[in-house]
Amino acid sequence: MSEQPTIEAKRSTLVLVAERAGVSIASVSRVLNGQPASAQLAERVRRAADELGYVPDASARTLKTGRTDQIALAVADLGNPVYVKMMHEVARVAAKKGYRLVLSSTGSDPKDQIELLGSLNRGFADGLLMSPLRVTEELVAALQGSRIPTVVIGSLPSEADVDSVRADSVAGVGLAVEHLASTGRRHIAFVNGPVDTVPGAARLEGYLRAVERLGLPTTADLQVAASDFTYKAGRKAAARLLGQCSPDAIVCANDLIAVAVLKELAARRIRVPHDVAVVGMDDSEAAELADPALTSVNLGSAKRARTAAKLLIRRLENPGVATKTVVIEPTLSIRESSAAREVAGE
Amino acid sequence: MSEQPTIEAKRSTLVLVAERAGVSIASVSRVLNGQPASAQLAERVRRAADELGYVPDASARTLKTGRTDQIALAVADLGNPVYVKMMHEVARVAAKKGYRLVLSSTGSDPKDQIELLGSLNRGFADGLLMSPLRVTEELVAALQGSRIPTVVIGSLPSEADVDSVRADSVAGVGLAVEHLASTGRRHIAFVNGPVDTVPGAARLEGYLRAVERLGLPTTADLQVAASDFTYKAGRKAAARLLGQCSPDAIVCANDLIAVAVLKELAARRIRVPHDVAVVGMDDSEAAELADPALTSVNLGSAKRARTAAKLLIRRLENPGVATKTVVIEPTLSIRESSAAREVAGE
DNA sequence: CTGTTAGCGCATTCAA
DNA sequence: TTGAATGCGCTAACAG
Repeated sequence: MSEQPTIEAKRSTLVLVAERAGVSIASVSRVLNGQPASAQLAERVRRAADELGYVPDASARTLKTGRTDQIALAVADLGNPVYVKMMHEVARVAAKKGYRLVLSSTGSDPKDQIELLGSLNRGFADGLLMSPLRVTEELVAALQGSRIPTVVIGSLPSEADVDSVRADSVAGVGLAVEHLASTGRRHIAFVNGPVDTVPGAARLEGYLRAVERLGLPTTADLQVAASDFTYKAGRKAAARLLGQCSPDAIVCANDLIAVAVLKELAARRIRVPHDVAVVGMDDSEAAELADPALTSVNLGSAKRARTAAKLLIRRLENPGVATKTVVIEPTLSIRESSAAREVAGE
Repeated sequence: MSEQPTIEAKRSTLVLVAERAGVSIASVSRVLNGQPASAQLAERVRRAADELGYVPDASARTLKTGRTDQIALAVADLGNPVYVKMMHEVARVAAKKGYRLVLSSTGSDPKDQIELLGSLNRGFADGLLMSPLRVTEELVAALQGSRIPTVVIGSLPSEADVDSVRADSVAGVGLAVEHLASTGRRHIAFVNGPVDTVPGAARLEGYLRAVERLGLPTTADLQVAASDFTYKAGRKAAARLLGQCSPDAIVCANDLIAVAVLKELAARRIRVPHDVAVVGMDDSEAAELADPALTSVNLGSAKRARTAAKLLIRRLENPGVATKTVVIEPTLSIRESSAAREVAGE
């Protein structure tokens, strides 16, 4: 009826194409996979395949070759724009290299990740990308022993023999603190996420190191930890912080928390950046959209994701290569929320 | 070494399990699929499988049964939080029903969708969920002729015989306009997205109908269309709008555009909601996080996604059922940005 | 209740 | 260069 291929009552197979072309199925397979064949035969095969609208069957090919052309991405928190961006980048790289992306949502519990690793043995994906919030010994062991190649986006114990790509978030928080100090802020508070997570621990370390290095006050009342890397948890933490101290700058463990801090400040009629400067982390779109626009530490999430995807594909194409750890250096995107006091004000 | 299953040098297969258990592979298959077997045999099989860390192979099973346990989701714009939320919901429903989610990013061009439909013939997924921005006759034809079940999230021509779930965005815009009118706004402007998209067209229609129904002015200078449903495009459109008229309320085609409008208003020192009320659509997290918090039309994106996923799974489990179109009714989430003038002010 | 066997659609080895 | 035949791991039909 349309200009579609002639016959397509049923999915066509190699056999049908072979019959129509009057050749063997082996020849069809070869031609369609670009292996040498006489021009004449190739032409016949291609025409037949075309006419039948032939499309090779993924599972049959997988069963035979062991390759699925799928890579799995395990993301703990789709509510966090950072992970969404990462997913986006991974999808792009994967598609370009001919892989489909299968999404495997897991909780933040390492058990989930380990279980996922096990289910991967079903062979529904050739490789796995994951970004665990919490890392236990068991998880590292499972990662090392995994039959399917895995690349971790995030920090791992240095002895772990696993491909990984991580941000230097200690340095990242350092950038933020130094920036604030250099624009005259002295009482720099820190709203962290959960300290029992890998990023939470690293960011706290970065904060403490930087504040100490610069000789700034580092009392306990300047520090709070949100129960989660979310807006909601951030809002509560912000309220707690502002109830117990009066900082002139606040560094936040991510942009969602920073936006929450902005909101809480606005609710208390504390002006940003005039009274308090605020810096977020991740440099997500939320930072740009915030009012005032949020200065944020760019931890290279997009680049990390792309790098990790490429690392994984590299290993898939070349299983023998030595494991590799890539560290992405942070940069600072300066916006209104941390403008120096002198130029601020209403 | 660890408490892992004993032997796992290689992926184990039915044959290995059968040997170890001293039974036939058919029995192993049956036991593992919960079919009747003597308690004793079942026990032997299960132990052997356990000891070998047996996991059934997905592609082999697929080749045999024709089921992949995967559903594909085609999303045009991962930059839009609405689609992210939908993905999230779909992932949840799919996982609960035992399906994996494979992400198939496409452009907004219907050709992409049609091509995707074709590639689905590879059999890498049992069904498809898609949310096309633009719908052509060709796409509808491809949808109808598709060999794999597809559910559309969005509007389709009424004669299309395809499962779909859509929002009543005409009514949705109506809610927004009525709300604004009822709080005393008279010059209600509209910042749309591209009019050549399905949602763009529907939202414009909703705006025009509502404004007319209420006897409000509906001059051309009160209407602009952003080139895209993005913040950036929204910002430009907002600037254009405010250059050509002075509304006391602005309805926006989505939250990203609404946030852009808020920003543009702030830049011009126009107060919200005192001078101008703003309403967005989608009721995404961005609406809550905006400053002031954004009144937004909830088009039920989460519910649409869940419903669509369930519809698809229903069809997968029961291919014969008649196609169905579900319409989700909109609601309004009222926040600061549209507070009545009397209570507003500084 | 259990075992034997035949393919699912394909890539690939071995012969010709 | 091409064709015939094998088997990837599994489920299901059939036999016993």
